[in-house]
Amino acid sequence: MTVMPRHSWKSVREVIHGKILDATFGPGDKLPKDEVFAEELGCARATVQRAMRDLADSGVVERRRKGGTHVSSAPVTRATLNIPITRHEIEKKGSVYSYQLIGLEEAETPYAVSANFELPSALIMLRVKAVHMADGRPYIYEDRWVSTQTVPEILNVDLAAESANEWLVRNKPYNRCDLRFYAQRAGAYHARLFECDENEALFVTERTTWQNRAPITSVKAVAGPGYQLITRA
Amino acid sequence: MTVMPRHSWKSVREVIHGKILDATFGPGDKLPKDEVFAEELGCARATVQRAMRDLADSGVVERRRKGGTHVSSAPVTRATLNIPITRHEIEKKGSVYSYQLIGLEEAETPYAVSANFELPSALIMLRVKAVHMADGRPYIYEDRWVSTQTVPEILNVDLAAESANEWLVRNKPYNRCDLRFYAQRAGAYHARLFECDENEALFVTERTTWQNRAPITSVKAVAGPGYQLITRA
DNA sequence: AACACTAATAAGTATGCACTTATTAAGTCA
DNA sequence: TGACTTAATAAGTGCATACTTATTAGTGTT
Repeated sequence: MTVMPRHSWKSVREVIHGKILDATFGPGDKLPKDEVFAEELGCARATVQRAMRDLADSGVVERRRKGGTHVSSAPVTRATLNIPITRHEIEKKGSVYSYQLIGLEEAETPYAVSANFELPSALIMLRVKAVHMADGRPYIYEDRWVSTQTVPEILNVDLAAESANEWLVRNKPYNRCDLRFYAQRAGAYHARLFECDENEALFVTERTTWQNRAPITSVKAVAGPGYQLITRA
Repeated sequence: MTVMPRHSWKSVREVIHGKILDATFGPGDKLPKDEVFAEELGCARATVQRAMRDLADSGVVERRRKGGTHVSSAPVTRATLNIPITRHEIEKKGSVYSYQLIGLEEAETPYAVSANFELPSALIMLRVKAVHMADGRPYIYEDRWVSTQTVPEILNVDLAAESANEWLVRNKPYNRCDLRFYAQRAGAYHARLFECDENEALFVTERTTWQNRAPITSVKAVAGPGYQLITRA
């Protein structure tokens, strides 16, 4: 079958992906080299390269120099998570966002936080506890540690008016970000905050960021009952 | 300051990213056009384009034709999740993997499953319940629905010997995948399975896949106590 | 002032070419 | 036989160039 003169790396990608979806090439199989596809489809090798890179990025194929291109034999589900600023998340749902500062102190980082930062020992950092609310009801509780060494300016910010999250986003871009998700029993404190049962299961996100090697912030964000994290790939 | 004759799109990316990290350009600012960077750094425009695309992909900048390139004003945390096959996840930890089929039946999809598939009405599908075990202890419980319309071959597979997960991965590649994460109270059933308290909070992953428009499978995977999903970006 | 048309613009794409790099396979020597 | 060197290979990169496309800004018309 002669393939119609398709151009554009996207259509090339679809042609190749199609041959994988219809089992022309199965998991582990070696694909023809880029040059061959280029000739077959009547396009430049660079165009095939572009398409192949995209397939490799999404985990459909694996490429190795000299080794060639293979259909992934153990395809991992690869999804891109987009975690917006909490205010935007709430406003996008059509709810009114508000923010309440709960606690502010300088203290020594507990072991778990130092571990998140990969620090060998504890440091004095700024601890900020706050609640993000949707339509006046608690939506996410956050317990944040900010490095006053890396971000000394944070001490001059009025964190009752603006969330540390938003200030940092605007003023301290990060380089590296670790994420951790898990489930946690509500317990007495969160039960009272979210007005739920103590045994309710809550969704927790921990996010730790650096600029180069310097720790910026580590947040534990506890979402209210029913929270779901969703991706559409 | 004259930038040393750097080439390679990666170094170009680092130079530009550096100017964002050191606040030469702040959130919302417009960056010079690719051509300017190309001249300034002594490389081709295509190289700048490559670097810029990478920065755009990771959410650092936003690009629009004619509009130019801007530093993201509301940078979302963008992370890539890699969800491996459960067996690989367990073996990578150095544990011994085993698998136990618990239930197998054809039944009508409940509302939640039809909704995951975005189907207007219920369908008869194959329901497979199973446990993945690490060192003989339950690790993940999965409740899976497989479309016998899209994947009729599944009916001839010995699902006691091989997990539906692995068979599907090898035999039915997917096009689209929706993911959903949340926390759930263990309840009596899971408590007995995982030998934990009924009120333990468990981490749940729901994954639904299609090939083109045709539904393939929808799984609800309940992880044992202490499970964490981690990304390092 | 509101609307549509047009021109300018900057990113995006496609291509040919030359060169680089990682990796594997073959060949050579101890 | 095994360890080392060398050559072949296929993906990856960089560049010059030409062309396409989405979008904005300006122009003019009603």
